[in-house]
Amino acid sequence: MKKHRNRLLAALLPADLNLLETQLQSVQLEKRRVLEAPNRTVEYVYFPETAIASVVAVCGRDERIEVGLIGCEGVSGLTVLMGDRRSPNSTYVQVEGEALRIEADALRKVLLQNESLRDLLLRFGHVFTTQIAQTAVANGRAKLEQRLARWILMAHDRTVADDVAITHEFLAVMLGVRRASVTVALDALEKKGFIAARRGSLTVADRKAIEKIAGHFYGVPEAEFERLIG
Amino acid sequence: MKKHRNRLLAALLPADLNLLETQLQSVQLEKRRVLEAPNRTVEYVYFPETAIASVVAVCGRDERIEVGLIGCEGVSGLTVLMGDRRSPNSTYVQVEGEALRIEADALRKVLLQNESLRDLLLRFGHVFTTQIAQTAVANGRAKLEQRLARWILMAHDRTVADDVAITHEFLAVMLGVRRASVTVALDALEKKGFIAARRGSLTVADRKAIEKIAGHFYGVPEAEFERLIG
DNA sequence: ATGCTACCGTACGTTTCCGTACTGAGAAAA
DNA sequence: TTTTCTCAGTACGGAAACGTACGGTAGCAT
Repeated sequence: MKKHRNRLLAALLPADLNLLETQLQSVQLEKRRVLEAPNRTVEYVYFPETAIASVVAVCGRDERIEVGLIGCEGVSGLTVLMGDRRSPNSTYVQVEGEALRIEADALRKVLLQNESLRDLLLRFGHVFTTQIAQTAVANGRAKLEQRLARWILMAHDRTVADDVAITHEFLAVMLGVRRASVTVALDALEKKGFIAARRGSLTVADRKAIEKIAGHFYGVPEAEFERLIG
Repeated sequence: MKKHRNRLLAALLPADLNLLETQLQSVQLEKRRVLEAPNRTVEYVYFPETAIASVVAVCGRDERIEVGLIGCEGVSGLTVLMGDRRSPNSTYVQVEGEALRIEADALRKVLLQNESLRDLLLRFGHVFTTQIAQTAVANGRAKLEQRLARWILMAHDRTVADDVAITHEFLAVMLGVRRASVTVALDALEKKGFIAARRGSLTVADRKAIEKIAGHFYGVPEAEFERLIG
């Protein structure tokens, strides 16, 4: 029973963790792998260790935007926790890495027996809902540079090194803006020396400065996490 | 034991409803009454009958935007269901009317005993999270006229008559835009004959047409509601 | 009846971001 | 090596919404 990198698993009581661990399976998640498709039954629930997944809300066929990031601090498939097995959102891997997964049915059975695990996951559900709500605020009121800063910070929180492997194209889809707008905004951050950009990835160079740009659009769900789980 | 207008209460099994009803208290909610303040303990959980409440996400001191509407289809205070007693969001009455309320502690006790009630509320939690996520999409990708149409439809779903009592000023705060922008957009809808506007309120005249304007930015959480609760 | 206040209509220059599109550079495949 | 593809930088006209502000009207209060 090694120490898990995933903070939810790490927060479990040893007894609860044992109950889960017999069912948990370690998997390597490659980039763009779909963990949940819109309105499809969720098969597995993933606890990322080093991977990061995006939760993307979809309208009709075309309109889509990222509403949340899930990394080592969380878990996918909250719909299972809410007594359902599907959601209109899409979830896929944004940054490749390791995760532990459990079958949705198995998780549901464990949850029935285990109140403290259920409570922990519900608290995370609250945190994640807060993240979605704050994304709605940022989308409605923040400038692109601030939203970009917010995304970089959230990704940075969930990565091991200061490195985030992402293309402008993908960032544009996540933020719901043009690819060209992302290029311009990232350039601005790089010229100020806050990040270093390479083809297909960026490195956080001055986190404090990026936090200053994001302002209060970053930090609310993070504070909720610390209060309820951390 | 009269039939409740609130659709969650109406969906309860008689036994479950009885358990709740001894604790439920009918209240008249005046405009702008605060049901939940940011990061303050929730005292009561409200099941609106004719009232409508706005859930507003707050960043720092100034930046705020509505992330959800709660009317006769739902319940406030989901944070209580998630095992917490507070949230960074603010909830207040947008359209005055009646509601039934229960003390947060009392609800929590009832939830412990009553699995089917808990399951129902959890399913509503899923629906409401979907609503927040779709708000994030609309804020990021829709034009103001579409967002306005979406808001009108959601309010219309929750009102008795076709009438919604709201000022441009308040709508502007909800949508996170200028008051003047709301005026212009509402004027456009009125000139097309889709709504009738008076000082401090508006009436839905051609719902189908408004749905067409909102497009796929309206309807996703509503479909989830029908699937899981309706 | 008069004044006050809240609410609505309108205007104008400005900012942000869009749509589109062309070019070059890095990395992988042939 | 040469080709091919993906990714990033740049440009330009245009749309949407902003900040600000001024004037008008409905309804309430005195």
